[in-house]
Amino acid sequence: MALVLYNTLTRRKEAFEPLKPDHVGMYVCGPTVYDSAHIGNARPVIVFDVLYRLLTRLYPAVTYVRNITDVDDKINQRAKDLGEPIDIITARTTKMFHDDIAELNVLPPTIEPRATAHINQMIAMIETLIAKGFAYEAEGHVLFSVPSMSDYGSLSRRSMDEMIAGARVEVAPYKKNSADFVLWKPSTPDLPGWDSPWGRGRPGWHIECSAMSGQYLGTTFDIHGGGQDLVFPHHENEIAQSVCANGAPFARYWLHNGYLMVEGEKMSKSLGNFFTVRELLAQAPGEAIRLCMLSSHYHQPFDWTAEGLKQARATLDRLYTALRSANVDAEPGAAPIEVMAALEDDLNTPLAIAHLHELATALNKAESNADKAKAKAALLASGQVLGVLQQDADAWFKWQPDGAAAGLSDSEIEALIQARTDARKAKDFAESDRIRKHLIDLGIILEDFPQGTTWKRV
RNA sequence: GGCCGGGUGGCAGAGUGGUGAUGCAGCGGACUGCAAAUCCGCGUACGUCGGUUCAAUUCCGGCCUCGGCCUCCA
Repeated sequence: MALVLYNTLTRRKEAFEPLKPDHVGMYVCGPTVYDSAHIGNARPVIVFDVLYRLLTRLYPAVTYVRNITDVDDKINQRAKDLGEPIDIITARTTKMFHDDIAELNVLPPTIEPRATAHINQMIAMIETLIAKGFAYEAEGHVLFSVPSMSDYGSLSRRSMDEMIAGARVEVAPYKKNSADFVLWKPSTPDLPGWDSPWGRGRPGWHIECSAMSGQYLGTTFDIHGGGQDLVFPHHENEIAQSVCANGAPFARYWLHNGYLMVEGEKMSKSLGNFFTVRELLAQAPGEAIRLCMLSSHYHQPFDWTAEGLKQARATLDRLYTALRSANVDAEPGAAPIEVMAALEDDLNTPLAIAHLHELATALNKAESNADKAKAKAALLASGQVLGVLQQDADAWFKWQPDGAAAGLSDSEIEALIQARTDARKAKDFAESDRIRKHLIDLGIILEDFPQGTTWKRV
């Protein structure tokens, strides 16, 4: 089995062959740090985290770059609205982002470059583009000249005519062509700015990714990922900048995750159907949010629903139940072939999850300790590739939201269970059922096993 | 208008030119003091109309329908 990926460039699945057979390079567009991460931001972070985990199992070395965009007009606006310094906002939002996605079991990328630390590289790239005739200066701006690139639009499959016809905004007077886009723009004294050959200014939106991917992965690299909404204009423009500046191909495989909907409707602030990761973490464990996201194929639109989240929790309940019931030690080794095969087929996470269920059934049916250990190891290893099932099962079942209107403490629950066990031994089933009913009313479900009684919060 | 994706059983959601997805829900059974969990069994699913084929949910075409993008957006 070999890795196959759907490449937006060719609109088909292709066998993945890295430039260097022993070292894969991947770049994924990270967040603009002006506001809390929402589930739409979380999807690519989770999806490409799975791809990263998969790649590290298939290749000796993987460099995964995910940037932080900390210079942007949305950030400037936020600073103005809040009356706070920009660096305070970006530092705080970055910290929140890291905290949130850690709850989602997302591994840190190899390198997480910040845009503001790479202004010099951006300026150098812009100078090259001007020198090569792909960009021009106008009224303190530097613009990329779209007509100067013959095959502009190849990723999003748009022609120049379409883009001109489709222009919805007023074209800035300094643009030679309405499709031209900004590489550098002037800053007023109240805005962040850096000295440049074109005066004090700040970079346009797209140039940072070209500059940083080039620095850390080289001019031509393997995989570039992001949300489908970035295909045009962001990724199209990244390609234009990098290809024209470097005179070399840019990313070889382009991967895009589908859009996120909420309860069947497009997620948007005006509809109010907008969840931040933090809000969801108050409702469900991060692991359930993660599994929920992975329960449909990354390329499909994903409909986020309360029911879906509930099902993801139920799935993890089932899997952790199997792990908890198997009283054997097991060290996860390599993930089973069928799970790897599913993931290697363009990251078919729903199929991989189906295999998780089959592994759990096998574990539940295993009788000898050897069989149990084997099945448990397979399930744990599979969970590892997907980034789930890595915590202690008891911890999973005891989860409750932070600052939950504190119900019974763990020790109070265990005391009641002991009382019930004593009643059962005395055949006082009226009393034991009364205790069980009492706990159910408090959201605690008991399960009796030969080895003893376990409990879980619902 | 241009360009993209979709329409699978009650629900979610893979996949395939010809027997099984998987899970949840439901029904029956085993187990249990009773439950829960677990195991076993149970479902005339592939928008529509045509075409190709020995055979189509799967390939091709028309139609209906849903959603997205077209320089704010993961």
